[in-house]
Amino acid sequence: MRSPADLTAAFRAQGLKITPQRQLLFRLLDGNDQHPSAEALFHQAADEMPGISLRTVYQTLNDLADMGELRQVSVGCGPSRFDPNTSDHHHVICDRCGTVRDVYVSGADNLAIEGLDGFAAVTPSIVFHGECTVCARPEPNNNHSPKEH
Amino acid sequence: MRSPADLTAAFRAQGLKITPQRQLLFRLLDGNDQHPSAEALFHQAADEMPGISLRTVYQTLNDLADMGELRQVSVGCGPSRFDPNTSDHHHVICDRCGTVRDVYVSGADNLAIEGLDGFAAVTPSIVFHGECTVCARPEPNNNHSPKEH
DNA sequence: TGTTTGTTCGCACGAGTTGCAGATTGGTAG
DNA sequence: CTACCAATCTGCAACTCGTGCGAACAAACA
Ligand SMILES: [Mn+2]
Ligand SMILES: [Mn+2]
Ligand SMILES: [Zn+2]
Ligand SMILES: [Zn+2]
Repeated sequence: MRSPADLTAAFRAQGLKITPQRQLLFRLLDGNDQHPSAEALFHQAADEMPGISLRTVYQTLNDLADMGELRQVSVGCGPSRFDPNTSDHHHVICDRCGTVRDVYVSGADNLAIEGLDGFAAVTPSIVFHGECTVCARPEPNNNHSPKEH
Repeated sequence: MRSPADLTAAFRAQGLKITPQRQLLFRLLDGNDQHPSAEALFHQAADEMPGISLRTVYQTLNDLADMGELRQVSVGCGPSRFDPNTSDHHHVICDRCGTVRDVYVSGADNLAIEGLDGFAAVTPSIVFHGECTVCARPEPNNNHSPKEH
C-alpha cells in the first residue's frame, strides 16, 4: 500500500472524495503488519473516531483492495485479514490465537508441480497453520486468551 | 477416506450407529474427486433420499473430518469443500466456476522459507487460484454458468 | 418386543459480509 | 461565501455458511 499522502492523491485522481474516515483508515493501515480483520480495524478506528461505522471500514477496505493497494487474506476460518503489504509473500497463522505473520518463500522455481494443466493465470497462496510460541506452551498458566478463533 | 465397508466397521467400533443417511454419504464420497461442498453433496444425496436433511450432511461430514477420514478444504471464498483424498496434496481452484482439482507438489524440501521462526507444528496449505480451460475462453459463447462463486 | 442411546431433522441463531436508502458532506462552480 | 450535486456514511435488513438445540425417531441389543 502506498503512503496516506499518495493514496489521497490517487483517490482524488479517480474522482473519489477524501473523508476523515478514509484518512484515518489510511493512517491506521500505513505500515501495519498485524493483518487486522475489518472488525479489529474498526475498533482501532472507533477509538479515535467514535461515530465511525463498521460498514464504512468494510467499504474502504474493499475499495483499497479493488485498487490493488491492499491484499485480502483468507486464513481458513474466521474473518478475512487485510494486508497493506502487497509484496509477493505468504502467511503463517496460529490456529489458537489467530496471530498472522509474513512468510517469504524462495526457490519455488525448482518445484515439481503436477495438476495445474489446463488452468491459466494461476497464482499460489500459501497459508502455514501452526501454533505461535505463546500458545504452544505445554500446560502452564497459558491464560493467553484466543483473540480470534 | 476408507471404503464404505471399512467406515461402517470403524463407526460400529466406536459405538456409532450405521444409518441409511450415513451409508448413502459414505457411498457418495467414496472415490469422489469433485471436492463437493456440503450443499452440493446434500443435493446429490437428496436425489436418492428425498427426506435427508442438510443438517445431517454437515454432521456426517464433520464426524468424518474429526475421524481423519475427510479433509476440509477452505478455498478462500464460498463454502468449504470436502475431500475424501487424505493424501498429502494441494489444490487449484477456478475462481470463475469454482472447480477444484488436486495438485501434487514435490521438492518442497529445498525451499527457502523465512518467517516461520517461533511457530510450531506448521503445515502448509496451498491453494492455486486461476481459471480453468472452460472459463478461460476469451469471449465466445462462454455460457458456462458459474456453478459456485 | 422393549429399552437404551445415538441420530435425524427443522428451526432458530451466530458470524461475517453486503445491499439498500436516507441523511450527510466533500468538492467545486457561481 | 453559498448553493449544488455527486460521492459517502451510517444503520439496518438481508444474505451465506455453518452450528446449537430439542423433540421425534430409529439402530443396536437383550
Ligand atoms: Mn502479509
Ligand atoms: Mn483434493
Ligand atoms: Zn498463538
Ligand atoms: Zn472454470
